[in-house]
Amino acid sequence: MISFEDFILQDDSPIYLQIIQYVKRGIVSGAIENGEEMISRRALSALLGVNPNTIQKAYHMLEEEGIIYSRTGAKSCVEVDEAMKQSIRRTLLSQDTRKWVQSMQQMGVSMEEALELCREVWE
Amino acid sequence: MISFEDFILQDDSPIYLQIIQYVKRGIVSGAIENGEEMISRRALSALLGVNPNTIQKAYHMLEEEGIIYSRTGAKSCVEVDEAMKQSIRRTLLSQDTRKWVQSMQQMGVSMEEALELCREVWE
DNA sequence: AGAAGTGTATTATATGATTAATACACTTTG
DNA sequence: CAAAGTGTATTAATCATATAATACACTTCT
Repeated sequence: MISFEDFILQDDSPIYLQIIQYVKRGIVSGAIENGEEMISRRALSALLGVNPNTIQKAYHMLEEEGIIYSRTGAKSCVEVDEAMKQSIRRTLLSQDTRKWVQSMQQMGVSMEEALELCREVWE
Repeated sequence: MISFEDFILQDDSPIYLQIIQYVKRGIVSGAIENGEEMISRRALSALLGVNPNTIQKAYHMLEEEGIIYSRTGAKSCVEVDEAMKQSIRRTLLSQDTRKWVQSMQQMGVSMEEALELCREVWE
């Protein structure tokens, strides 16, 4: 079951988006596998100290995207084939990297300097 | 005068934060220099198609951070010494890079792969 | 079968971001 | 000097986010 153990609320972006992002990144890394059970909405709500409706919003959107599957009364399950997984991976890697590169370029940082920064922070 | 020529509204983050970010990055890159005049709140409002109050919020926060200086009736001016410039630079470089690296690590991307991605996107 | 857990839905409230419409005091410009 | 431009302030309305309190139908487990 997906435990959200290493999930951290920190961003200033909406909580429901952070939850969606966490699941997607987990799928890309392989930490979250097809068929796996999601932690229940109420349990995650209690774990994160967040309103159940906020969790529901995140889960609902994940279902709309075809990433999880829900039926009344039972726990929701992850449902991603290899194509979906690769699609998410391509999208996230591209989006995040473009954003960072754009930031660096706008600050006049050279590519070499950016690469060095990356190595320093990687740890 | 700071013209906001290459400013683009795209993020889903608050507009006033995007404006602050634009100015800070401009200062770091050297595109925006000490003493330079800001475009007026009303003019920028018209240029971006955004409410004057939103611009005022951004400018007001920039003033609170000690980055610009305003007096009633006259245009606001950039007021940053070398120490402030370096401080902003350190903060932004570190924040942005940490965020990106964390994203890559959560997706299980290796450092070499991340560096290669950076090179590809850099163009 | 019965209890506990789970997905789903509804209504209400609060806060932040944004827009809208003015108003006033001050500076710059013609 | 007068007009235009500029910073600042106020009040009201809308929308997204998040919280709160319930309620109901279904599944799982004992």
